[in-house]
Amino acid sequence: MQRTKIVDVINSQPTNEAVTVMGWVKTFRSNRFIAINDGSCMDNLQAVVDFEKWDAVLLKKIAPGAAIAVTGSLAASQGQGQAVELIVDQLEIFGESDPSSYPLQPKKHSLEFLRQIAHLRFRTNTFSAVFRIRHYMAFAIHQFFHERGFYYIHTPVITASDAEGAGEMFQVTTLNLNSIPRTEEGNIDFKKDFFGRAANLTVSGQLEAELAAMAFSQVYTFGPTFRAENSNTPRHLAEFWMIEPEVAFADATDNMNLAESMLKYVIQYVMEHCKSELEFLNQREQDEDKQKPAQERNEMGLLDRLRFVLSNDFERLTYTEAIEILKQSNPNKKGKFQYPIEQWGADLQSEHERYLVEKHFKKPVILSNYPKEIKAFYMRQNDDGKTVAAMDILFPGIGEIVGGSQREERLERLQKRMEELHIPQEEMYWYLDTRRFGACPHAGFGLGFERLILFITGMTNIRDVIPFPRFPGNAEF
RNA sequence: GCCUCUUUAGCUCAGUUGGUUAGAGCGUCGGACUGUUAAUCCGCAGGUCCUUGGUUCGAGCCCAAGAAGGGGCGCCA
Repeated sequence: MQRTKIVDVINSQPTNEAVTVMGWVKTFRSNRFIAINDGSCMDNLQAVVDFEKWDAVLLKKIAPGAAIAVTGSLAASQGQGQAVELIVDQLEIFGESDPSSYPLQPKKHSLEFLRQIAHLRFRTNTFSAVFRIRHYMAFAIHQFFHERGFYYIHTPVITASDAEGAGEMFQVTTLNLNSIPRTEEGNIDFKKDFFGRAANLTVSGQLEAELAAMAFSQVYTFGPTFRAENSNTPRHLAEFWMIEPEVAFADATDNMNLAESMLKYVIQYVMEHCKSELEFLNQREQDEDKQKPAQERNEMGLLDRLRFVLSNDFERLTYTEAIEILKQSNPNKKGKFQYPIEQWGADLQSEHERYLVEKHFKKPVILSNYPKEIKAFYMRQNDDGKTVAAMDILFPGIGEIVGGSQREERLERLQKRMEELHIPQEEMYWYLDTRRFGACPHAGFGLGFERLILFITGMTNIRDVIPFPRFPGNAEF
């Protein structure tokens, strides 16, 4: 079918040549003006029908949500809201949309309501903007790595390794759950299962990415990740997308530099390519803020926040320095923290991270060199014997957006740590082999894609930045 | 998983100390108007007050249990 996309029509000069546009009706005003959107941009095309020349029964079918095609000449608009409009000569209704049962009315809807009709919410301005930005962000990430000579590695979605230690896993099985085969001891007989052993959905592609990095030097993964945690927050999903670069011949500082430049690259890219989407979301947030008490409003608007992050270095400090700041902080002294900071070694709670990012530094913060007790087995042990070369990047309003580390490349140290944490080494022989054959300093991190979308779009619930969110008790659509 | 708030028309919400027939805006439907910008104006319709049980002469309102949704916390990206 031959059609011109609205994004191409809306910015062209009035040619008075015939064009055909296909899309979905947003509104039909005054029985004359059809606002049509085809998802190619924020803007609607205004199509003008002379209602006296058209059958009233046909015009009645131009209702919000209907799919239509209009053909006509492109003219300079007489109205104020748009430069050009299409004067309709031909009109075709592909699919009607009954106004009394179509849930999207030309009015403001709550995000909670739209979440329940996620199959239709793509058609709203807000979600149209969010998911177009999501696309550009994914594209920007690939471009960032490609430009720097990274290779995109597809790590497995199904894994038999349960030693990754990143959280509860979803089991993958073809066994008949109504009659599970048992061993003589009465345990489940996974030998009869599809893979001949217990299998799960991946919680991270990192370990496999490390294997690839030991050949290609620089690799990254970008794929779905699954966590069976019973997490009920606006920042967690059971199925989310994660970007995990892994770099050979790199240390903790290289790791931070890579993460910071990548985040800035993506923000910069979206600001360049999604101007109207960001302007819309910026305005939307401003309107929302007007309804809120002054205390809950954003100190800076969305666009200002993005510009601010681009033009400032992330604050880098060690865990130990952070503990000192928190110890001396007013909320700690006045007992305002639910979990008071008393001594070195405590895990930071989100109230502490929020204080550092939102109150103390007021910008993204990179925390490094955490106590080894609160971090994963594969992180490189520092010379002090107490800390590991971990780093977390914390963003205002969202918290942890990146978690990474320089990896422990020294075989003996790694094995000792695995022993201490009761991680089965036989199963992980392939991971340990990289430390046996040509081990080198290397580092990497995991970036939560949806959390970055939250920051860039100003949305506040992670369920609104993935098309079909998966979370405890919900796998609808 | 823990804490907390919410649930009233299609949507967003109001509903007084427990008292007759539960309201508004927007939307739908009908009509008017016709260069509008979530068009405007007039009118009609639309309710399992989340569910179940209880207290009471009487419950949208009080009590208990449950369900769904939001927010906070934990786990983390």
